[in-house]
Amino acid sequence: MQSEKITADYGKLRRWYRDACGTALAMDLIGERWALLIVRELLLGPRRFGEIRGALPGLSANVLTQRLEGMEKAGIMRRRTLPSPANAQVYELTRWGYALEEPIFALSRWAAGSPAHDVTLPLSNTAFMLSLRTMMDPRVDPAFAPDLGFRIGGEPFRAAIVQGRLAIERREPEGAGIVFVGEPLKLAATFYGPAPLAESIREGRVEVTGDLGQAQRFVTLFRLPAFPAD
Amino acid sequence: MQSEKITADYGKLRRWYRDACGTALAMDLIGERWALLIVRELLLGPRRFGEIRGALPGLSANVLTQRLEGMEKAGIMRRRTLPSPANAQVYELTRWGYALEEPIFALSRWAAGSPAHDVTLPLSNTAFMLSLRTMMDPRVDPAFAPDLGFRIGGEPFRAAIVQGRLAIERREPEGAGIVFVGEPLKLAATFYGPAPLAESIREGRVEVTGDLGQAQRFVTLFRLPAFPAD
DNA sequence: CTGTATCCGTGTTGATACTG
DNA sequence: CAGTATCAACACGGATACAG
Repeated sequence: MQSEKITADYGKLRRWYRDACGTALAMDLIGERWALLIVRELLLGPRRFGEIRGALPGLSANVLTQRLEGMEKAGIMRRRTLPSPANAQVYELTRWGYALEEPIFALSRWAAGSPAHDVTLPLSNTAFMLSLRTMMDPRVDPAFAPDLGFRIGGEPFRAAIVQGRLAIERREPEGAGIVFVGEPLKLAATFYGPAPLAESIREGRVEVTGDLGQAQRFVTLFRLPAFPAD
Repeated sequence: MQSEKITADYGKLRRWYRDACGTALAMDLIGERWALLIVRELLLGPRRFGEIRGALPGLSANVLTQRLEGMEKAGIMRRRTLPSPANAQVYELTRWGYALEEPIFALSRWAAGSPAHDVTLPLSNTAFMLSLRTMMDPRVDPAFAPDLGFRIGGEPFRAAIVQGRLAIERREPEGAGIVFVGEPLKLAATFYGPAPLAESIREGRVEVTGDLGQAQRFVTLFRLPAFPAD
């Protein structure tokens, strides 16, 4: 309907807080259901419609369309057509959209301390890789600079420690010094569980190639925050 | 066990993402409409039901009740009865709830860069005071330690710069070295606008008592982030 | 495959009225 | 003042149909 289209711009289709506070505006912009998870899926680079859908079971196509439209209008992301011969449409964050990484990480670290945190629930490949960047201890020895590869649920990633942070790219892990291969949930159990890496390998949660000592050292950089008693 | 109770409600109370990712859990916990703004109103200390309602026009009583119940069950806040003779019920954040300050500030700083940011919209007293903590330049000269008082929309606050951050309490400003008095929106124009403090005083946006030079210096510590070009 | 446009059942939200 | 009850409007998710 046309009246809906018109009001969709900034009018009454959605419920706005109409509050000058930044928190309220943030919730206006990315507080709708699924919005922040869609951003999360784009945080490691452009993705196609179907890739986003595949990573977010429960998100229906029409809602995804609405969110992509809304966030594009808000200046958070843009649609781009890949150059020939790919010719595919992809969605990518704007620079301002990428700046959502900090709020998302702050929220993740906070929520990971909840007693309701259930690590047996599904986890997307991107979500696992991002969790590494979120949860890595930044006080890592600067001399420890492993060359890392991952193949998570079949998707390739390449990573390195740069100034205490984990830099991640969606690229083939060929030639990396250490390569981790597995499914997101098993990998999460490996990185965030109490067992040593060797046990995870033995029980088939993860395959690791390369220097196992270095790999074990890398794994111990990750820990979930505890729920603060009160 | 508490975690069992929380996860037991998982399917019934509302729509959950059922995702192991921290971002998804965060949105499950505080992504419902109004939730984060209610937390914001509690960030400077316990408040009563009516105070929260008064600060959030548009929030209806039944939704406020639901949010308070939900966030209490989630371990984010608690109900407390003030000791006699006050005997009033107040809502206050748990320690974990107070830890939402960091995500809220990250979201605020991000959203303040939006071209849609409209500083003429309503602003609660608490929201203005928190915006000062959010937006203050942390690289302030450690030797600059003003003793600050505020009376925002009639509400008293006391503040000081402690290790580059603004510490704020809900207390009478009597005896403070510098006292700012005014309405939230006018104060925001004073702190975040381009005009010098003297002009804001002249045009009645704010009343200031105490050392005007120090007050001017304090005001220049605040600036809104710009929208990153892309 | 990549979306867009429907309808439909259901849960969430918001305004008003109401009770202790 | 501190909520509860009721009800209408809307958002969401699922299904389906359809277009490029």
